[in-house]
Formats: sequence, C-alpha cells, structure tokens
Amino acid sequence: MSAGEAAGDAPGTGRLTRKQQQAHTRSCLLHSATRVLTRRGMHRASIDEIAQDAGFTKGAFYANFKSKEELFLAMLDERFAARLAELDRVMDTDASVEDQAQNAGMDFVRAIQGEQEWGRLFFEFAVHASRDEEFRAEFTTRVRALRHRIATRLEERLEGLDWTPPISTEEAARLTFAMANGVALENLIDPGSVSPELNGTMLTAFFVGLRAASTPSP
Amino acid sequence: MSAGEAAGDAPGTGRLTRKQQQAHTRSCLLHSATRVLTRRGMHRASIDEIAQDAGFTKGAFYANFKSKEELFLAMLDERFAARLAELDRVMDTDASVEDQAQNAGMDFVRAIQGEQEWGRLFFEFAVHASRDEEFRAEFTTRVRALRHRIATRLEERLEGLDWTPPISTEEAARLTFAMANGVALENLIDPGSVSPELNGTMLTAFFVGLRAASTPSP
DNA sequence: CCACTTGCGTACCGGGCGGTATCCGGATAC
DNA sequence: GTATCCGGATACCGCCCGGTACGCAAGTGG
Repeated sequence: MSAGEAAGDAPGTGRLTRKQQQAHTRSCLLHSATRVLTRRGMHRASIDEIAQDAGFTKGAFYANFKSKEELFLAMLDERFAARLAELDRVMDTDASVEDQAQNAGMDFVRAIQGEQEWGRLFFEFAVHASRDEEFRAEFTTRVRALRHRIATRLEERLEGLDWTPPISTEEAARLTFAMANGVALENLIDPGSVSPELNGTMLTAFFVGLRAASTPSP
Repeated sequence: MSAGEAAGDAPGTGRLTRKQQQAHTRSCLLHSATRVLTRRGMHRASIDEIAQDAGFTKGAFYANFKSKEELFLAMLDERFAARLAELDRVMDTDASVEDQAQNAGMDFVRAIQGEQEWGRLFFEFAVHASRDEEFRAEFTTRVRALRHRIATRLEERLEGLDWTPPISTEEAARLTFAMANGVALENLIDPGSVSPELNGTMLTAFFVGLRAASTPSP
C-alpha cells in the first residue's frame, strides 16, 4: 500500500537508497499537494489530506516540510518558470512590439483558461502573503524575480527602437503583470469573460498608448 | 457588559421599539463584522469574534444572519456604492476622455491605498466566490451591476465623439475593472509599488491606444 | 393584566485540524 | 553480525469553530 519500491534499489552501481528514497517521498508529497491544493483550495486542504493523497501520513509530511507554506513556494517556482518559458517563445519572434504584446496576451489567457485552478491558488497565495509577513517575503522575492525577467526581456526588445516609453521597463513590466492578474481574476469570477483576443487588444492598446506618449530616441 | 441600551426607548412620539431594536443590533453586527473581517481576514475571523466585538453573542448573530456570506454581501454593497459615487464625480467633469481616465485612475489608487484592508477582503471574497457556486451568484450579480454602471457612464461619455473604440463599452469597462483589480493586488503584495500617477498613465495609455485603433464615427 | 411571541444569551455537541511524542523496521556503518 | 540511525506510521492532545437546542426576560396584542 505505501511506497515500498523495494524492488529497484539503485540501478547498476551505487545505491544512495536512503536519501533518494526520501527525495522520492518528498516529490510525491509535492505532487499530491498540487493536486489537492488546487482542487480544495489552500484553506480547505488539510495536511492530512495531502499526505493521504500521496499515500503517506502526516508523519511523512512533517519529516519533509516545516509547513504548508513551503509547499506553496515550491509550486510557485514551477509555475513561474513555465510562464517565463512561454514568454520567451513569444519574444524570440521578430514581430512588432504591439503584435508581440497581442500574442503574449492571447497566450496568457489561453494558459490561465487551461488551468483555472492554479489561478485560484495564486490569488489565495497572494492574499495570504499580504497578511503574513514571513510568507510575503518569500512570495515577493519570487514575484520580483519573475517581473524582473519580464522587464529585462522588454528592455532588450525596446533597445534600438526609435522611441522610449514614458515609464521605465520595470514599471511597464509591473503594469503588465497587474493587467494579467486582473484579467485572470476576471476570468475566475466570470469564466470566459475575457477572451484571448480581448486581452490581446488590451495589451496592444496599452503599448500603442505608451508609444504615443513616448519620446524619440537618439 | 452587554448592549442593554434600555435607556433610550424611542425618542418622543411612537416606539417601534422591538423592530428597530433588532435593526440596531443588526447594524452593530454589520459594523463589527467590517472591522473584524478586515483586520483578521475572512478565514481567521470567527462568528464568535464578530459578535463579541459588537457586544453580542452568537445567538444574536444567528438571529440576524444566516451565514458569514450575508455579511460579505452587505459590505460589498456599501463599498461599491462608494466607488460609484467617486467615479460619478470624475465623469461629471468636462475633461478629455484620456484625462478623465487619468483622474479616475489616480483616484482609484488613492482610494485603495487608504483602505488596504478592504482590498484584501475583496480578493478573499472573489476567490471564495470562484469556489462556491451559491456565493458566486450573489457576488457576480453585484460586480456585474457595478461594471454595467461604469459601462453606461463610458457609453454616455463616448457618445457624440468622432471616434468609436474597437471594443464595446461593456468590454472596455470589464478591462478597466480588471486593470484596477490587478493594480490593487500589486499594491497589496508590494505596497506603494503602483503610484496614483503610474496607474493614471496606464489607464491613459490604454484609452489612447483604444482611440488609435478606433473607427471614425458618422 | 395575562398569554404569547421573539430576540438574544447560554450551554453544549460534533468534528476537524495542526502539531507532537513515541514507536517500528529497514537501511547504514563498522 | 551487531549497534545505531532515521524516515515514516500511529496515536493522541488541545484548540477552536460552526451550528443548535433551550431558557429567559422583555415587548406585544387583546
């Protein structure tokens, strides 16, 4: 019933069995945590439930994690990485800035429509972060990193163009992030209400407006 | 210790004492609910705590409300009304659409910075709504009403102009709402990171971009 | 003035949750 | 092979919360 796995041992040469055994348990717990947390929400999901979903007990959990928060952060890392990869794909195109905004916007909405549950969780994390100092430190660190990456990409993209926006790329990235979250929320409480196209239009309009308010570059 | 208030009875003439007594209790509970819920969050705040803060007990609570959700909805109504009044003030100006966007945006950020706690609560409601069908129905009804009012104001404002935006006013209102929420969230997890000016810039850019993508009106 | 209604206080139940102390059995070291 | 270690299971505790049944005293209608 539990995760014996006694069969394999280590393949071929050495056996770090003890350590890699625990690593396996940990990853099982993490995986189940994702499932249970998205399904039930961060408040209804109990540690017990997560552990049992993974085929373990609370004992296993507390041997691997200090609290629920650790779980959250690990999940955040995964998702943020995925979103960045997506952004990179779009930005490596050689379309215009406005078109890239459109594409990125459409991609984003498709992504969140495909994983509504994750969106919910994200907001729960965010609100929790705003109430818990310790968690917030960890949370914002990660958000900041993501935003900075977006800003950097934007910076590169705008470099060499004949206009510079009236706000810094960091600010632009922040607003982009905010808009994305706002749309995600909108689609949460009213599913499908913001289509990929609509979101694309918004982002495009934003960048067109930014360009209109820009100063010419040297 | 409890809320006797036996002193007053009804002033002067008649006394609808029984009914207006209960109304008073109810409003006390509502007021305390606002305080406690914003301070502690919708999950940590217990019904007991709310009742005690108002100087009553759970008995009083259950005599006046069916659940916590009812409280939330009453609070929503209050706040939305306030926000609408604010919007009306700005829209009654005769500035340009872009300037009004700027002003409305700045107003909004000032408002949410003045009542961070309420912002938190709002997101908690929203997420809860996305998880609870029944509550969501009530929640979205109110949100829709607010959004529709915004759309109407926008419609009036755009009427008679020599351009029509590429999206409907309802869609524009929705996006505006989304952007506002996104910025609110941003300011929650990173207080002060979106200044009134920055938010104004965003909204302005958006409307400028919309105008650029518009078709000329007859 | 009396019977009845009712808003609210009180006491209590059931249950679930986070956290911990303790124990077991297989892996590890020598 | 034996002593040791440690990941994980089990059992258990304390706490608090939502909800309910009931009692009381103050208001209400005749």
